[in-house]
Amino acid sequence: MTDASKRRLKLWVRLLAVTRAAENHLREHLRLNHTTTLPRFDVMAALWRRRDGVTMSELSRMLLVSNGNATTVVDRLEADGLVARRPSETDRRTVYVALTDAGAASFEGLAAGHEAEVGKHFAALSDADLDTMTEILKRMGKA
Amino acid sequence: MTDASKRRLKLWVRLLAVTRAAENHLREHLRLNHTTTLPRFDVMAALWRRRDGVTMSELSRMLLVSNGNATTVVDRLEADGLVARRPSETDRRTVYVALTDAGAASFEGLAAGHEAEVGKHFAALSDADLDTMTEILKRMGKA
DNA sequence: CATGAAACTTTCAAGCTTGAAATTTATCCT
DNA sequence: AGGATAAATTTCAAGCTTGAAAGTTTCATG
Repeated sequence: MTDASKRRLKLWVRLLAVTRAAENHLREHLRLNHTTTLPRFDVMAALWRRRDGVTMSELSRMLLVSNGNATTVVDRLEADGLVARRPSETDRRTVYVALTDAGAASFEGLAAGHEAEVGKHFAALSDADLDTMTEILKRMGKA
Repeated sequence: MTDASKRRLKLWVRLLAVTRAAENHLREHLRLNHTTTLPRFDVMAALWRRRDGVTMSELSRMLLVSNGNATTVVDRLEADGLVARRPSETDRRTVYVALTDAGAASFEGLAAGHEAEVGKHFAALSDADLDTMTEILKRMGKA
């Protein structure tokens, strides 16, 4: 294997470690302070960005998870009254899902704390680091 | 919330997206070409780096997963003859786990392809990007 | 040395996740 | 129009993951 390939592998291992550590940190915060989980938060955050609702397929593409996964997380959130499904009027295959008022209120109660925890976890990064990372991640994202 | 906090949040969202995309890519490769999974690969990779074996606790710390998780993945790998547990001789609480010969052979068959897929996924990164990212991730890792 | 605190692993229930199969509906093409 | 093809969602089994609890063993310290 080439040296370049080995360096990419090392970078990947490090990237995974940083991401896992941050996820563990954020999961802990949600559990202790809000009695909820990361997957539930992720779904609610996606629906917060698209307040009019998204189809189940859009949702799973946004989160990069399988359709089946989106179904079950939405099932549980729906049972708790935080999101609601609504059938499309033009295409009877598709289903829209959106935050309920209760769901929006609940997310508002979560968002600031979550943002603060992210800030805390990545406090070591300077403004310049943020720019650099963002630029590089954009390029990675196209892969 | 401050602007700096918002920028960190955006960076985190992007970091998560890149990591998830790469994981999906690598999972797909392992599934189609090797009939195995990412968690199994991760455990085997950790044991490959520490050929003499590690304790269950060390393993879960290396992978940033819970003890219970390490136990069940190791259970399955052990059932397949790829890893073996060995009780410590000096501390009867601790258990060492290591790759078997079959496990080492199996990992050797996986490693090159995995490295190649990582290289492929992150092909857009220049050498300079690799240096920069690595340096920044190091700083992130300390959080 | 006794005994309480800490460390190591496993077990368990609940939730998460995937990938494949099944169902239903829409679209495309002669 | 009719029939294949494709798209959207759900269901299901299997595996993954967490966090708490339980069972051992070791350590500290009184």
